[in-house]
Amino acid sequence: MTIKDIARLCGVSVSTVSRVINDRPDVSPAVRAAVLEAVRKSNYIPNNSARVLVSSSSDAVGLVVRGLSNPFYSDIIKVIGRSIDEAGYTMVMQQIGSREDEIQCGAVMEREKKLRGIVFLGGRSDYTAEELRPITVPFVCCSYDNSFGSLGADRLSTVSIDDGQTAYSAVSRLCALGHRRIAALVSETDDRSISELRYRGYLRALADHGVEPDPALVACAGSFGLEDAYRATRELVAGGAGFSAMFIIADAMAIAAVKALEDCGREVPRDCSVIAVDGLPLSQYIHPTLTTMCQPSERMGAESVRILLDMIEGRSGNRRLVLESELRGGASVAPPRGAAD
Amino acid sequence: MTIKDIARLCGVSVSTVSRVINDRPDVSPAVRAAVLEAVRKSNYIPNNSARVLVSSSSDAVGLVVRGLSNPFYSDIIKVIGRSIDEAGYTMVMQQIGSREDEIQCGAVMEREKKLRGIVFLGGRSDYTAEELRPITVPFVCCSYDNSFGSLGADRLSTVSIDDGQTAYSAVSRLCALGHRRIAALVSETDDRSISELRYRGYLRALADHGVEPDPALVACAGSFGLEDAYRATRELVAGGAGFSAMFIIADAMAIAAVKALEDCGREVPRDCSVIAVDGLPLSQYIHPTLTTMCQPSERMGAESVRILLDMIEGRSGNRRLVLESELRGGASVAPPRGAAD
DNA sequence: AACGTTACCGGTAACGTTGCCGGCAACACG
DNA sequence: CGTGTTGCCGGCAACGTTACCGGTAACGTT
Repeated sequence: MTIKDIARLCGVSVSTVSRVINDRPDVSPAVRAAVLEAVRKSNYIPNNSARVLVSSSSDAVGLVVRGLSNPFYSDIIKVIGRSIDEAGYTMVMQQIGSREDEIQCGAVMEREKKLRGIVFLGGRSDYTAEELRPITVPFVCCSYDNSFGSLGADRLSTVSIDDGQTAYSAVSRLCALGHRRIAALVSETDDRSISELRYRGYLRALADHGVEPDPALVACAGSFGLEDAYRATRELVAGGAGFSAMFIIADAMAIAAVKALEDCGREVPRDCSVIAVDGLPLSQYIHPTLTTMCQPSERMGAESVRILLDMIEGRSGNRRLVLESELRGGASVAPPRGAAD
Repeated sequence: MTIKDIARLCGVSVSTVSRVINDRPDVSPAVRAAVLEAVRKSNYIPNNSARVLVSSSSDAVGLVVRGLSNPFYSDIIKVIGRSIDEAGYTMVMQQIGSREDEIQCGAVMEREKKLRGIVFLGGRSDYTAEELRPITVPFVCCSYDNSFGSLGADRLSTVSIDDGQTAYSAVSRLCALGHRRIAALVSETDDRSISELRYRGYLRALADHGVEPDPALVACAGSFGLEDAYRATRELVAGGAGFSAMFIIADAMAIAAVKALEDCGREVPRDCSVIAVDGLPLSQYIHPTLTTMCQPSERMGAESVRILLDMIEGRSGNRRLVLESELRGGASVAPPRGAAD
């Protein structure tokens, strides 16, 4: 079934059929109806390749995700997929490992698959204009917070919470309860990662509450994985530097950390409070329920796609959107033992 | 940069360039090297749309996943994505809701995106030849167990554990410890769902151990979601029918169920043992660690793609692969209280 | 009455690639 | 020497669609 068959069926030219299909003017209502009817009952589907070939622009939108294993991304991907689909585009997902460069990956995909736009999920949080050069289509960085500066800002679109401020709020909460020895569990030491952003918020909160930061209280897991977080926490405890609370950059890591603490004989929150960032639905169902800073994951996904499509379809330029995070109280935080009430 | 430009650059015809690019014979080594060199340093990428148009077969493989929220699928999707990618194909993911039909969805995708093959993940476990008619490309059902019969079996490929047997093993384990009042938490009552398969395994185990099944002990959550599982479990407890153990068809549901039990004042495993199916990495990190039947998720994903590609590339016909599941002991199972040791 | 305007429609050249056919050497065989 | 056979290469049509140009009829406008 091709456009030519439909044309023959209706006794019109292929041009006219093309016009009808693409909702263009210059077609009489009668002919339009007839063509539409023929299309319907022969369930003809336009050949996308031919369209792309002649117009040299496809309906594909790329999703480059770093760290698919992070459960926080599941919800976002779900919403992104659905949004892209509803808008009539096709999602092409690509996952990359920790050692690959997302910009490079995006650039290759853009050319190979003729992408109209790209959503980058997870990973680094800032790029220079030079780094962005290989990307020529609109793109949006989801769950990024480019607060390091405005490098490449004239092309960058971001949707995220304020990672630094969110971490600051979490740690401040611990300080307000009287905690002074607050450990941090981070993932990488990469200079521009989300981990780093949240770590800086942690440091700032300590400073504002007059607490001297102690390098011995910072554990680096190397990834967002459960195993690494578990091991890093055990090492932290074994290190001997005392602490009464932990700030953890991700819920998943916090779940592993809680187990590590308990395996070391420390009960949460009696012996050690735990606060994290993400707000996974799951973290309300574990014991103890996790106190965590909730990210509006669904909104993040939806807004990312909205901004991207606005750019693709020329409705607007690049934008930066910072959404609110919100404390969800759980049972994993308490005042330090022996705190004077 | 088109194939014509490369041809001009090398002083050969487009046909020859096409032959080189597609690794076909009838090209002298000298010319081949020259073309390859020109391709390399002009970093030319063949126009996929033109290729697809003329050969009417793309490099796209569809992934139709039902219930993306199920964390068990995360790992599988990760492996599937990577495998498809490594084989030089492109993955196009589509998620469907509980009320949509995956076959219909696959059929539409197949035509719109010119798919070479489809991986169906999650959902129903059996189709008739008639239902399969709209699908004309090779496909494989991952995490399905078509044990209801061999409807459409001449076209069906499946990769899964033996769901019935796995559930049977889990429940038998509870019976062996002395449990007689064993509740079940399932998701849907759909006649051909995975939930149903596991439920039948549960019934069979009860029968083989001389335990009379009690309909009051079967809770239906309606989905794999945490909320539904939590609510269903609370209702089960509120129902008043006593039980000393629960069999739960998915780890994620079990996590919610454990919380529900504890919120009702029942400690796991002291007052109620819990055993589940899936083997999420996460379930080793919660308290109590979950006793569960592990599915080899990575292998399932990898084998699904392998079988699919074998069919696409004509190396073999449809196949059925049943992988072993394996009990992972946790702290959520114990003998019933007052059991005579 | 002549001319411009509008509404509608058809023909055709592209888009970049591959498949098929044919051609031209060089070589082997009888 | 004639007749295949093989290795290598170029020309050309086709894939299905859209953009562009041109054409016709009907309807105003001066």
